[in-house]
Amino acid sequence: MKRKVTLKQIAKELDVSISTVSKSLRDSHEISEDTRLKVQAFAKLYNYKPNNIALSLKNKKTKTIGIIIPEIVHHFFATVISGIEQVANEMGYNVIVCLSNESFDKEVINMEMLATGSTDGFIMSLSKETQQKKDFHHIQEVINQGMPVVLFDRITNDVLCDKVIIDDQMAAYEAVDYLVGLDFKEIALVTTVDYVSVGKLRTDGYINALNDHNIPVRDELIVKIEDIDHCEEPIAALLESQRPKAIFAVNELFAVTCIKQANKIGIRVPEDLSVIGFTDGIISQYSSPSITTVSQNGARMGGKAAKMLIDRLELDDENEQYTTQLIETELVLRESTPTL
Amino acid sequence: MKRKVTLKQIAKELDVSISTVSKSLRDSHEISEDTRLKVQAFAKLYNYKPNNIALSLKNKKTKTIGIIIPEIVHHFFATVISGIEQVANEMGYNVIVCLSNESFDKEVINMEMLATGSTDGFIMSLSKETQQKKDFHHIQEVINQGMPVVLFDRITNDVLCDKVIIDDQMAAYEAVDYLVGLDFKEIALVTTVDYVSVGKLRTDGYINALNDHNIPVRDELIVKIEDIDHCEEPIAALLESQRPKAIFAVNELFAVTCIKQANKIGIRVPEDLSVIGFTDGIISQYSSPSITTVSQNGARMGGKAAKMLIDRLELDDENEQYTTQLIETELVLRESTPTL
DNA sequence: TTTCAACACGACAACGTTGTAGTAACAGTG
DNA sequence: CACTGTTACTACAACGTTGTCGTGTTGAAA
Repeated sequence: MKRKVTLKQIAKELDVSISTVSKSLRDSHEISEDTRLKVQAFAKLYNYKPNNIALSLKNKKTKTIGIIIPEIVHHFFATVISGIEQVANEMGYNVIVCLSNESFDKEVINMEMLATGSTDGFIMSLSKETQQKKDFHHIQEVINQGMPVVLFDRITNDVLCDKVIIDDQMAAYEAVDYLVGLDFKEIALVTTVDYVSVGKLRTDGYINALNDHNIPVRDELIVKIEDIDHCEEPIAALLESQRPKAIFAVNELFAVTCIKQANKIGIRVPEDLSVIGFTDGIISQYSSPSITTVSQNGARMGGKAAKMLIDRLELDDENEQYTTQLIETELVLRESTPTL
Repeated sequence: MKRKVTLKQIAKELDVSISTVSKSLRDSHEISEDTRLKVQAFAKLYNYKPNNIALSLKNKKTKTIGIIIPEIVHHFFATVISGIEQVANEMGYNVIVCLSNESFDKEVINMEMLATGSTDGFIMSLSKETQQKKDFHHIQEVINQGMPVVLFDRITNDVLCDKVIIDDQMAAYEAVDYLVGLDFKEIALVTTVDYVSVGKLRTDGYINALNDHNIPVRDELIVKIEDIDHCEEPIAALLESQRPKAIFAVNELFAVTCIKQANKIGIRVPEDLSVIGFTDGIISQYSSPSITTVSQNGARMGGKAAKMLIDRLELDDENEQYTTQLIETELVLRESTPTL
C-alpha cells in the first residue's frame, strides 16, 4: 500500500528543497530546466497530486459549495442538485450535500457544521419547519461571517441575499392561457389552501388569466385541497358535479389524481377532459396518458444558483447588490391535452 | 462583517498563548480554572468553532465521505443517498456527492479530485461506461492508497472491497416465480444489454425461474434494450409480434413503457397483460395502473454502505476481510398484476 | 536551606502547501 | 579588483490546530 506522496517526500528523494519541488511543478522560471524536468518526471511517476486540504487551509478557500435541502428523495430537488453539480464542476467546485429532512434543528446543525471551514458558500432551500418558525438567524450568521448564500425555491424575504425562484403566478397564467387558447371556457382549478405560498400564487395566476379573457371565475370550479394525502374525494366530487372540460392542477400529484378519478367514472383524457399540471416530474412523464405540465426547470434553477454563488465567490467585490433571479418556466405539452 | 475567530485572535485578546487557549477549550487540567473559564466565556461570546480544514490537515482525516453515482435524478439513487446521509450524519460524517453522468472519464476525474485529501473514503456505484470498459484502475488506485471504498448496486468482481447489493438474481427469480404461480407460461423479459451487471443478473434469475418450472426459455420473448431513451420501439415490437400475457421488466421505466405501448394497441393491463417491474420508485407508485415491482430498498442499502465504510474507517484494523452484504428485496403487489 | 513535585503556562513542531525573501556561485562591466 | 546582475537554488513564514516538551514559580517535605 503506497500512501499518497507529498512534496516533502519528493524533495527528500531528489535531494532538493521542498520549495524547489513546488516551484518545479508550477513551472517556475526560477528553476533550471534540468531540475524542473527531473522533478516533474518523478512527480508524474509517483502520481503526485497536491493535497486539497493543505491548499484549502493556505488559500482560505475550499472550492466546495454546501447544499442544504429539505429532501433529496424528491424529483425537483434532485434535478436542482444535478444542475448545481454540473455548473459547479465546470467551474472547478465540488458540492457537499446536507439534508434537513424538513427539520429546523437539522438545518441549523448542518449549516454550522459546514460553515466552519468546509465550504465557501451555500445554496439552500428552506425546510418547512424553518419557514414556519421564521427563524433565520443561522443563515444571517453565516452571511455575516462573509460567506455568500443563495436561496432557491423555498425562500424568505427576511434574509438579504441572492435568490432564485420561478415566477409561479406567471407560469400558472400561461398554463391557463394555453387552455383558453384551446377554446376551453370552463376551466377548473385544483389547488392548495391559500397559506401555501406557491399555491396562492398559482391560484392568482389562474384568476388573472380568466379575468384577462373575460371569463367569469366560478367558485364551484375551484377546489382547495387541505390534505395532500386525501385529495381523491374532493377531486372526484368536482368531476362528478361539474364535469369540467379542462383542469389546471397546481401540482403533479393533483394532476395525476384528476386523471385517475376521471378514468374511474368513464371520463377519458384527453378526449373528454384536458389536464395541465405543475412541476415536471417523473409522474407527469410516465403516467398514462403523460401529463402536460408547467416545468419548473430544476436543473436550470440549480445551474443559475451555482453560477450566482460562484460569481460572488470569485468577484470578492463586496458589492451588496443582491438580486433575485426568475427562472422561466416552460409548458411541456404531452398527452393530457389535445394535440393542435 | 465579523470574520471567523481563531485561536490566535482569542490568544491575542486575552494576552495568553495559543496553546493555553486551545487547552482551555478542551478542558485540559493543565490550565487553572480561572483562565479556563475566562477563555471559554470569551470563545462562547465570539462563537468560536474550530476550523474543520485545519483539523483535517492535522488529523489526516476529513470526516467526509465521497459518494460517486451515475445519476441523481433517479429515485433509487436518491434514496440511497438519503440512507447514506442519515447514517453518516449520525456518526459525525458529511457527504460530498459527485455525479458521473454515466461517463467513465467523469467518474475518474471526480474520484481523483476527491481522493487528494477531500474525503476519507468512497461509496460508489459504477457508471455504465465504466462497466462497459471494465477499467477499474481508478478505484484500485484509491484503495491502494489506503482509502476504503464501498461499492453498491452496480458493482464489479474485479475490485476487492466491501460491497452492498441486492440479490438481483434471487429477486428476479421470485418475481418470475410469482408470475408462474399465477399460471402464466409465456413470460416475456424486457432487460438491458448484458454488460450492465444488474441487468445480466436479473436476466439470469428469469432464466433460472423458468428452468426450475420446466418452462422453455424462448429468445423471441426476450428483448435486450440498448438505449434506455429509445425503448419504445423494441417493446412495441415484442407486444405486437408475441402478444405475451406476462412481462417481467428489469426496471421501472421498461415496465411503464410496456404498459403504455400495450395500451396503444388495445392491450389492457392487468386484464390482458400482467407486468412486474424492478425498482420501487415514483413511476411504479403513480402510474396508472400502478405497477407491481421488486422493491430495492435504497435507503437501507445506503445506510448499510455508510455503516460499512465508517466502521472500516474507524477500526484501522488493516484486516482485509472484505464482505459483500445482501439487502433483502420485497415484491410490492399493485394493480399491474391480477389480484388473487 | 536544599530538593522536588505540582502547577500553570508558553514554545515549538507538525500536517502540506505556496510565495517572499534571502543567499551562494558565477559572469560581466568599468 | 570591486561592483552589479543573473542564475538557481534554499529558508522561512503562514494558514489553524493539537500535543509534546520545556520552564519558571510556588509550596512543602527533608
